[in-house]
Amino acid sequence: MPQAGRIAEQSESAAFTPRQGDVLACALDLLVAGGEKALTTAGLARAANCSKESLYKWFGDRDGLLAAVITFQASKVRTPGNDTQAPSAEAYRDRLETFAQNLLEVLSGDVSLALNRLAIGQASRTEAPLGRLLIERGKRTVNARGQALLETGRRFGYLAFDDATDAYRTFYGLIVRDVHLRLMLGERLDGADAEFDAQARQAVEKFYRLFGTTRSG
Amino acid sequence: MPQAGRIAEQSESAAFTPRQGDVLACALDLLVAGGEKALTTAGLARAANCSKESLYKWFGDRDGLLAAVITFQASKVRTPGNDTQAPSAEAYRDRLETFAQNLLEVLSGDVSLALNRLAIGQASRTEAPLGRLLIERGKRTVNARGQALLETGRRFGYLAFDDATDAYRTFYGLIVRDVHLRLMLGERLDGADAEFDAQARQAVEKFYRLFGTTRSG
DNA sequence: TAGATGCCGAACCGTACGGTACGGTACCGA
DNA sequence: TCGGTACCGTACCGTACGGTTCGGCATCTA
Repeated sequence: MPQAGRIAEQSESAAFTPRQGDVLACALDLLVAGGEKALTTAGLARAANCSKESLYKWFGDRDGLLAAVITFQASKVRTPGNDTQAPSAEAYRDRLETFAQNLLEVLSGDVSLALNRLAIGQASRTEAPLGRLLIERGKRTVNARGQALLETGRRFGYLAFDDATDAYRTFYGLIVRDVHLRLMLGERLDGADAEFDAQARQAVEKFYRLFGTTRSG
Repeated sequence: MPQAGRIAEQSESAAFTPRQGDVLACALDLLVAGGEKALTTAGLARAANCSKESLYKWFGDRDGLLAAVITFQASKVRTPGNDTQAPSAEAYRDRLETFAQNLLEVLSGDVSLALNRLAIGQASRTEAPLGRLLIERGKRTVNARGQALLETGRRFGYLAFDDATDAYRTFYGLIVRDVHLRLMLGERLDGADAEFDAQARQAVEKFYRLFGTTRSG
């Protein structure tokens, strides 16, 4: 019944049966291990012990399969609910540092790197529907969460800025710098770059110097 | 005589005949237009009015061709010499803004995007020699130039920092933020994001608040 | 027990591409 | 004038992959 295949449809109702989930997880493994070229229909069928016929029935064609992999992975991330309680200055700063550290951990994860590489590789042609999908499903939610976090800080007087989007972009830049690009190019992190907690602390420190108030301590 | 093909050798002596340069420029066009998949040996031979036999003689195999494209493009960038004259505070700040603007312009250029996409696509497998090459040939020189610029600022008392590399990374983060990634994913810049001069000014402004001295005005 | 459904596995087809071989041509030095 | 070199254009080969088809099996339902 899923049929799917059309990306627009998949972005709305994305329910996969357990069996399909297993296959998609397997596809993700292949993708992580060897990039897009390593994800062939025959290879996936062999690795997942399923038939190519089922792949085409479920996902339509190869592009549909790729889109399904992305939405499948995105469906596994849950965004924590917004909070209304007033955190202390220290607690709030901790929240920022945790967010920063999480961001670094996520971006440096194998799965994230593989999917970003996939979307970027497709971005050259065909108006880049996969890139859109990845932005929509993954990046947007993270950004929204970060932005909400900053707005919480402003509401309680710890931060001062006019445009939350702009402030968040600066925060992002301070945290990520060129680390994401270097990882995508295949570089391995070493030394201080690999210590995400320290990097997160320093990024928050700088961010406070730009947007912190006296109340923020 | 070129023969090449082995990437290691190419990264040392990269002299291309004019004819080879024409062909590589043509390859670059194909790459920009349609991504890696659009750069086929037959297609390049047709577009460049040369024979496949020549391609294989000159570049060894397709990977050698890709590497040659990267080194060819990198050979066209010239890094301005280091200066010893003391610039005024205003002039130095201008230099930083110009650097920032140039960085944004370069990163958003079609050629840069195409080559980065290419290297990232290859980064999944084979220890990513192309990614290394791109970092070595392109990124490194830009970084060195930026870092030298910051050290100039420190020498003349406009900036204060311990680690120049670290300071430069922060500068980079403030300038680029997530713009590069969004471009690579196929997004088009609009509104304020597309005004590189304003973005550059704001980035330098923030950077001065983090690393500027009283002398820097 | 009989038909239907869903799926596996394997064989198959068409095409596109990397890489090679070869005939033909223009130029260059002896 | 002649051999050599470099190159173009094309035809060719092998393979890998996307996509289709089909036979067979297992499970479910009447």
